[in-house]
Amino acid sequence: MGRVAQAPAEDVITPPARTRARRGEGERLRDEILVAAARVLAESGSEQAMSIRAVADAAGVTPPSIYMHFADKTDLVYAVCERNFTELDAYVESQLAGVDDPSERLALRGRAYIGFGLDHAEQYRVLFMTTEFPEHYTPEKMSEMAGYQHLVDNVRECMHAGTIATDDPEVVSVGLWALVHGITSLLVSRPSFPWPPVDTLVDHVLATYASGLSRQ
Amino acid sequence: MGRVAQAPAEDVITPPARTRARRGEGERLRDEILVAAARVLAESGSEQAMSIRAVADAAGVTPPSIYMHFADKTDLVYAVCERNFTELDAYVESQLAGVDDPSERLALRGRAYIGFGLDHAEQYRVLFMTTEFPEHYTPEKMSEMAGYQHLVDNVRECMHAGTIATDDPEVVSVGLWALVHGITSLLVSRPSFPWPPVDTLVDHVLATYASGLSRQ
DNA sequence: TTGCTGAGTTAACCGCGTTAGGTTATGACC
DNA sequence: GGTCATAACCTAACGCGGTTAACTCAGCAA
Repeated sequence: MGRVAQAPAEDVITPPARTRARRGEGERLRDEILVAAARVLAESGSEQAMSIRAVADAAGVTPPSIYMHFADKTDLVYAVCERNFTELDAYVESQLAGVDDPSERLALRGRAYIGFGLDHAEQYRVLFMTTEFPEHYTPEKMSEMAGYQHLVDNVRECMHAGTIATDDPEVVSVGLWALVHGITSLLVSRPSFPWPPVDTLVDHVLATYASGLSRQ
Repeated sequence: MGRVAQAPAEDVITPPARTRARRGEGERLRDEILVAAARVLAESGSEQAMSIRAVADAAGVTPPSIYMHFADKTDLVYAVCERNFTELDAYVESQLAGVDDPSERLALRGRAYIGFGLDHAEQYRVLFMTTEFPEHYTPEKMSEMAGYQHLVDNVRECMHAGTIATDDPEVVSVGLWALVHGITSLLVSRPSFPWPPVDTLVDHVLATYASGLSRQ
């Protein structure tokens, strides 16, 4: 690396900008990495392009430092996606505010789920359309993130109200989940396919399924 | 990897075994690569593990040779998956043999689609649950592979028979596709989730949806 | 026999995830 | 105020991955 004469302030050198954390504040870096990783993921739009090295750069840190807080890349990717997806359930619930009719709530729930998924496409892909995932990403965590329990509760309300005739809330809930996931998933993975307008599709599918559920 | 004393003929060296193709027979290698790649994919079970180098080894060839027939890795992966998936449509149709009732055919179609997807999980993932795909993998190709046109025809039959009340075959077909894809996709990506028994789930979902379709 | 070209190979580039082992600054303790 | 353990990093490297440039070599036409 020949050193050349140069204007002094030039590449001297974007010094990490980051100041080393004080004792006991090591966790600070974890957050900074997560923020940086989220930015890289959003900008690149692909899990692959979100490389450890790119994230390290964005965080003003060297690659090995990342391994102080994340076991491996999968772990980091999932941490980022989970972080953004803590909002999913909350967002869905927020869309139901003021609506009391269980069936109406169910429909709104589906629409909100799909909307959120499309708005966070790559994260949705990582969380729900991928095969390799870290050990700590358990089925419980997955269903919790998807707001599965709230869905089951809603289904039960519909059963009591008589708008769902089947008597197995689990099967009904999984079926509903599969339905909205199917739409979200297809749209996420093949955005260029000539799908019908999303709203039309969603309305039709949800209405059809609801109608089917209402009568055994 | 310590080398152990062994019978001489062991690693000497499985010489390529392959004889160079004659002039004009270059295409031969393409097939051999596809076969080898399919084997590697089946054995490793993951697109990632199916590396160019592993495929080249399995084909008795050096890595660069692969680029004579495939633009890049994505291209190869898709070629392998498409090859195996030429059977999808044919398989689904074969499951309908002897069944005339359109509604019954529709249900069988769904079951067959899901079954095939689960039997070729990683390929299904690549073809329908991935974001990066080669240019030549057009929407037309995708829908053709999924037997979409046959589905639309089937839906039309149901409309004429009066078992589907909606009048837009495209929307209905896409909805049905999303439904079966949703089930397949969830099962493929999260096989360890405590899903209800597949048959129960599929039967319930298809019956429910069919019932919904039958009445506007 | 020459020369062209198709069918491969060798060697290398660069980026990636990951690890072993070094460095530096902080702060508790004497 | 000096010592020193250790938390919080960094440097250097490994091995693997996709990919490419450039070479070799066999087959064939003239």
